[in-house]
Amino acid sequence: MKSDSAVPPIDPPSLAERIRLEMDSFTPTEKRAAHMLLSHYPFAGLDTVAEFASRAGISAPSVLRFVTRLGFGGFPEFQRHLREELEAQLLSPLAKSSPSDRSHGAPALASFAESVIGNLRATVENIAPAEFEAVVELLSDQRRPVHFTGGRFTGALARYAESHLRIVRSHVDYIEGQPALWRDRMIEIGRKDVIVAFDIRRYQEDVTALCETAARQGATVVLLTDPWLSPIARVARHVLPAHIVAPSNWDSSAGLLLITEALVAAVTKRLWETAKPRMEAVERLRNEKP
Amino acid sequence: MKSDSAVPPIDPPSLAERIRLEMDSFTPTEKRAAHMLLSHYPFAGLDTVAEFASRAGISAPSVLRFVTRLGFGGFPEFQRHLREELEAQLLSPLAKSSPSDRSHGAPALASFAESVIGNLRATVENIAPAEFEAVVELLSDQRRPVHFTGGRFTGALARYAESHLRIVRSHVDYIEGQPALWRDRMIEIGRKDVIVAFDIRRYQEDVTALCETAARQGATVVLLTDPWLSPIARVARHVLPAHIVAPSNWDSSAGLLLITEALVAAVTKRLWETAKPRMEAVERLRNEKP
DNA sequence: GAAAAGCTGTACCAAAAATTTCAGCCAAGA
DNA sequence: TCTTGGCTGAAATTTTTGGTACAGCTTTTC
Repeated sequence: MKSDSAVPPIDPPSLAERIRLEMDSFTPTEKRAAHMLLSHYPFAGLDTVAEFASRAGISAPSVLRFVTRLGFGGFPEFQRHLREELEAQLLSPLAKSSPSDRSHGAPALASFAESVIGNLRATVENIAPAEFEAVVELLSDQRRPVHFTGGRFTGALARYAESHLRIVRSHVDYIEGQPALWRDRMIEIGRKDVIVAFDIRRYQEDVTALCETAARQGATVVLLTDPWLSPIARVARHVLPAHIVAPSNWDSSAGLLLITEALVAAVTKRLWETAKPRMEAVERLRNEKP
Repeated sequence: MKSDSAVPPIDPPSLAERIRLEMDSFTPTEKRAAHMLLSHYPFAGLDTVAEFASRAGISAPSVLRFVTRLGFGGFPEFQRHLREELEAQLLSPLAKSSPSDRSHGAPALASFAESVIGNLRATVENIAPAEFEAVVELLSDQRRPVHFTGGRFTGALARYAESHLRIVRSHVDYIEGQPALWRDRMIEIGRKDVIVAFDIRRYQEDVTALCETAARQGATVVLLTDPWLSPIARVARHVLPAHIVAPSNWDSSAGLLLITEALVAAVTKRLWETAKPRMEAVERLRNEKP
């Protein structure tokens, strides 16, 4: 769950713009500073005061007076502003696109979808191939029991993963997050076991406790989380982070689902020799029921 | 004009790329630093060491060791590299997100993701805005109890929807698909009730039966399904189809999740006046627990 | 199961950065 | 020409930051 209501919708006037407007009211050295900054905006401002001063051919104090004049409390504050402006500008192509550009499709749905797609792309970018492969390898080892778990929202994803993987291979189950429900199961968890935990912000203490306990007993922990990393990361062997920010009061789990499905697909492929007969057998059993 | 041989063809091996490749050779805390940096690349690295360390949840010395390990002489040198890389990238808009750049990330993951993204786009295209809006309207009516249900795989999505919506409003629950579990609950289902069913191919008879029974008693049925439409569509008031084909032995539910999250977001927004205090109350209750 | 190797954080120190002080300088006005 | 007001930069000062040594702990190895 994220914080409350609206986000600032208006584009704040860029600092560069303001500088151009106030240019004539500057003193000569201030103008040199301003031109220097504008000519390599905003990178010229990201160095140190001394560097900035020397490039502009003026003294450090003059640079300080310049940024003070612009209304900043000091040079670090000025730099922070530049960074934030730059970051916002760089990320905007995703966020800004299509508030109302597609005429069909529900507008709310369409813009939400664009945002989610951005998350998926970012998620893929930030996952190390080796990490992903290692997890596939781990889940493909049929001698190692696999246990899925998750928090109040992400628990559903853990269930989703479990419901697929349990058909592909054996020794797959789902563990409820509440300590009362897993405490006694822990005696069975050991070095061979693999815990796959889903946990995103508003990290849940009980899930963390479960993983810590399991890790202490030698289990291998795999964590699917957000970019800020659940505390479980401390005990996790492998971490797969997904971007989750969406134009909603809630976080989006689409990235986690993507990773989950990709993992399941990869494991299924790797275990195909044994998975195929298994899946056929499951199908047969289901049809026998009536 | 000649061919493109004159253009600098070499992709400067971005630092991010190097980090992804070496990821598995990192120590646990180094991995946290790496993930932190990659998730907000490169802005996360432009702050001070202390800031970086605290955001990554590690100590300052670990950050220093991390950048040393990457081959930099010190933190300032590391920052300078980031700035230069950023500047270079920003000055050549074409270099941004080139196709060759996309190819890294886990290959299996990347191609899977592209496929899923295609599904999401197609899903949005094929949903009638009016239908989506009507469902939002329906779920926002607090006088109407809402029941979620789904099949063996999609049940997890129904649970996911339920876990969110139950915080936004009251009278929300989840019904298990097995007839034995819902038969007796059916006497309570009537004209005011709303059933939201998730069902994709290999359509499940029990879920269909549940919806038919509910519909017969006057309930309004909303169906999230695949483009081939579950038989439930015959009794459903509203149908929201999602594309599900993925390069896997399994279908992808990402489109269904997208619709689900968009619905939850829209309903939360519409009910914000009453949802906000509710969400705060839930949060308070959770924190009281210890 | 004990010893060794390696990893991580606390506490501390050194370095460098930002900021302030102050004296000189230049231009405008008497 | 002298004075005044405000810029400007060298140097001193203060604050912040990056870097290091060391001790505790975990993991690995024999």
